[in-house]
Amino acid sequence: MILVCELPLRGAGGEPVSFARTIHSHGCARLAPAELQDEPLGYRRSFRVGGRVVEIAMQERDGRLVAHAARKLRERDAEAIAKSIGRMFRLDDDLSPFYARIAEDEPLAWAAHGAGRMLASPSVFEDVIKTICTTNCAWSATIRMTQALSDLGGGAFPESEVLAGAPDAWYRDAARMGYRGAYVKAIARDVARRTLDLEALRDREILDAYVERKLLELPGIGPYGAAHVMQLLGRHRRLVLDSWTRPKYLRLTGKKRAADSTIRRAFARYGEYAGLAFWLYLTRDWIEDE
DNA sequence: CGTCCAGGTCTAC
DNA sequence: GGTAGACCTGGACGC
Repeated sequence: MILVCELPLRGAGGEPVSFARTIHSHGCARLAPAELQDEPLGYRRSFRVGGRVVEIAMQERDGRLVAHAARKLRERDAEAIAKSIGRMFRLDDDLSPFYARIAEDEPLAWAAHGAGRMLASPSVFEDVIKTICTTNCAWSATIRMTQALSDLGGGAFPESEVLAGAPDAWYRDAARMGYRGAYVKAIARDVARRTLDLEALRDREILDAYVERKLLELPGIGPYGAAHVMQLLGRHRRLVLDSWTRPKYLRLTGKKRAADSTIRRAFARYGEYAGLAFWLYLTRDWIEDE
């Protein structure tokens, strides 16, 4: 294996990043079994660089994230992959204010040293499309759709042009996306035409309200999808409320029922990190060590 | 077999 | 601004 890059596991505020406690459910791991499998030793995912698909293995070593490939890459491609990995682990995000906030917080203090990073996709486009593939269907369907997307892309997530050019029959018969197909194709078409720039939503100068509005304008993206994608953009205020998080919240709290507004109020004290606090609260049992 | 529903959204009132 | 009904798909049920 050839070393591709080595990144310090530190956030933008110098805070530690726990490789093991990175939340690999949203957006990537569970949504792309062929592209990224969670393994005891690390993550594995295919990237497209220079028109080719390269599988990269990511591991933690001495507090650093090391990425390896089967063969040597061009300098330019290795840099592109390093950039993508930085985006996946959100290393440009500063979670130190959040850690300071939860340091003395009984339910979340355990997360104050490196947990809470939400594994994202290399592109916002990919996160948006995959999020649509989680809506109103079972996980098995989501897995099927993302597997088909990966196949279409030759082993990595397809570029917008490819997705925009895929025939309706592919959406119907291969991906079996149902009514979601038209939404996905419309978004891919606009991105390919450059009339829609989803990657621009990474700009930290933009207000949450604007990002949310742009996401809600997308076909197939509603309150759940917008909240989900915003988490992956490092905008952690919104709670992801869906048919998985609601019952999980009830189970953990022992409540019989709770309106969305009640759940939001329960996490309002975390301010701009309310959504992240909610997600950590719900996924604590995913993290094996303490 | 029919019905329900899963990590929702859109449209029409 | 709030709320029914429809919507692709397919796996889990009940009958």
